[in-house]
Amino acid sequence: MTRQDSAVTLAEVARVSGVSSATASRAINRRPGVSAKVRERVLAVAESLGYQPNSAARQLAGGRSGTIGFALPAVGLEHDSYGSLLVQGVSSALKRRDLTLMLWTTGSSHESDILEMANRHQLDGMIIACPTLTEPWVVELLGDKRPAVLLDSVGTGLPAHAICSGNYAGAKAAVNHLIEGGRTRIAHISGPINRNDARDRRTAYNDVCKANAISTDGLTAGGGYTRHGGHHAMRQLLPLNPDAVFAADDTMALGAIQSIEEVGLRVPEDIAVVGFNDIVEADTEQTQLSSVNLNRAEIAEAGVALLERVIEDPTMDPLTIEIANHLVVRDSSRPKTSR
Amino acid sequence: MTRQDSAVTLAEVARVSGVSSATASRAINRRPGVSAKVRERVLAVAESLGYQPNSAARQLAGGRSGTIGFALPAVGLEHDSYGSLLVQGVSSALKRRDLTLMLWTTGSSHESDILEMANRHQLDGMIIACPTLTEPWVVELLGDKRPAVLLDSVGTGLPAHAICSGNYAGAKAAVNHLIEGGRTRIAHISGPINRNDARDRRTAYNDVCKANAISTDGLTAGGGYTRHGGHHAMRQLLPLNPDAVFAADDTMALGAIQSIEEVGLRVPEDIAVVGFNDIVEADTEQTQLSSVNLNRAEIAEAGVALLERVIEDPTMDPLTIEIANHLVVRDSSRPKTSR
DNA sequence: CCGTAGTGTGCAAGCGCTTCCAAAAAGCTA
DNA sequence: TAGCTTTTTGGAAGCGCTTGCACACTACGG
Repeated sequence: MTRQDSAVTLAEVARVSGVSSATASRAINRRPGVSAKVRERVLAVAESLGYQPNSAARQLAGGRSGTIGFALPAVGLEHDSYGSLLVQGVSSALKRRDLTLMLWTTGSSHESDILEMANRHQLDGMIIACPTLTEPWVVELLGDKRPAVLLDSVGTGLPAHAICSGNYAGAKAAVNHLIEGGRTRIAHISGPINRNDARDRRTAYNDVCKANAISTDGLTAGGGYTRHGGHHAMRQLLPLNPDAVFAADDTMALGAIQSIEEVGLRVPEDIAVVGFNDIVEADTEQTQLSSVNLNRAEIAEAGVALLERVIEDPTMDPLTIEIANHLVVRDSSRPKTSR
Repeated sequence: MTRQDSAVTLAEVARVSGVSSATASRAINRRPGVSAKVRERVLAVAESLGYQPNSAARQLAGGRSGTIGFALPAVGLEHDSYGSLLVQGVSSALKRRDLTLMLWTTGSSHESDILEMANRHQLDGMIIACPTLTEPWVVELLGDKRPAVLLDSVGTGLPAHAICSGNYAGAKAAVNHLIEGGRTRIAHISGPINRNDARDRRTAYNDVCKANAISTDGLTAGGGYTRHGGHHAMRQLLPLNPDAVFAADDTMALGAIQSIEEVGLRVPEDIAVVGFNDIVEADTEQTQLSSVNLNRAEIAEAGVALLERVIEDPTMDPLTIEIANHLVVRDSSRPKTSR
């Protein structure tokens, strides 16, 4: 409760410890060249004095800011949980590393400010989540010398470090699962097609169907990643008599299920449904929706970890890491034959 | 594309402009004591050189960081759009003022780090969104001398600056509207009752009913702010024959509607429904849900504006600003008599 | 034409920290 | 124990900016 005036400086700690501030600095930053005994003492003093390094001074002198920027489209925060979980994941991944998060939402025009800000604050690195295809500001940001990692934005064609969430692989698994369940007429409800994830999932759907000689003609409808979009898309698809649907997103899948049941058909007996994202609502008493579980927390963690490596060695060759996801099979995609 | 090395310093600008760095600093910060002519010249030079003030140096010398912290429970980011819209709003409100956002999600244990961080980074102020009742870290943060504004967290009982979103007033309007529509047996589906907003809405419901001599006995059920929670709650309430439901949240309201329709009743003919938040899905072809529109963007903007005032004058008396919201009447609460 | 306000400007002292460099201490080997 | 290397420490120079203070200059009224 007693809050010291935060005015405890390194010099203070050094004085009390009976060493120079140079030594104190080294001790506190756990740099080599300090005897263990002295280090212990300094650390103890710092602790007892409630010393808080002044990050501005540290940055000014040292060059690194201990802060990383996170650019995220504002839309991502409106949409169900796309960005939210990412923000949360990145936030805690950074906290764990004692780094600080500076957040910018993009989409409200002037994103070039971001680069300006990154310079102003000498950010150690940037994490960029841009689900839509290559935007000018992303290109600009990547062109900058500042270490950067793309999250879930593969397909930019740029030589950048990236974490991708296996949209293609996950969708492939989902569709394969439907086929293995004996389904032969598989429809797809796709997301906004200017988004990388939506695009990848659709591509996977097409590829798998083609590989299995299953027609996809006219069996795709857009659902815009919303429940009602899914509902509407399904209504369009129903006349084509699909026996399965792969929705690019759980929200749409739930809408689709509603649509299916409204016309008196049953899930999964008549139509099997698989979604994507494995949101909370996918697993409830009323609905048991099969879905591809995407671990956003893990993606965020991997992104931060990768960024750390890039900061360490900025000359590193562009690296793309794919985070494995897994299909969670629930009742909505029970095989046709079984039971 | 040509990115200068960001190494343009104030001294550089001063040299080129033919003035001292003191004058350059004053000119750039638009401080008094610089002739208009010189100021113009300096600004022009700064512009042409692409000068970016180094925020660390500025902070170290000047004291203020130009950065404000935003503490937000991680749960808020999972839940539909509670925190997301707030983050977005705060983010752009700050951007507009050329301030920077430092974000911390809380809930992942050690929140006392926040205070530590606030000191480390010498944040100019804090915005705190904590929908649950007084948490220790919030109290600690408010006890600190740093300017702080509470968002949507009224009820802490602490003498703090706060923006509140009129949960009580909005809920009151909603219930009154139902009564005016001729409803006499009004149920309530409440949110997590450890949350301020949920609590306020429930209180308003009780108060209005009491004021109108309408019974509330057993007519309240918790829905946890989820669709299925709402569905489940409604199922419990149906045997009590309500002719209206006020749900503390649209998501729950949608679940409730589903529940109502499942047993063959109709909205609004048999049961009128009003939600809260006015989420996107409230207004679609299939569902026309009456709801209380809560302008998160405005709340965020007001919060930042208030914080700015507090930063200006830290001795200011605790001020609570209520952001007005309004009931959006749609089909789901059409009066009993009409049509 | 001089004294006195004012107004613009520059000097220089930091802000709190890191780090280069040199000096001191300690640990070796012969 | 001398002579060398290695480890530990301190001195001090900044990092880029703001700001208190002194100084120069202009503009007055007397």
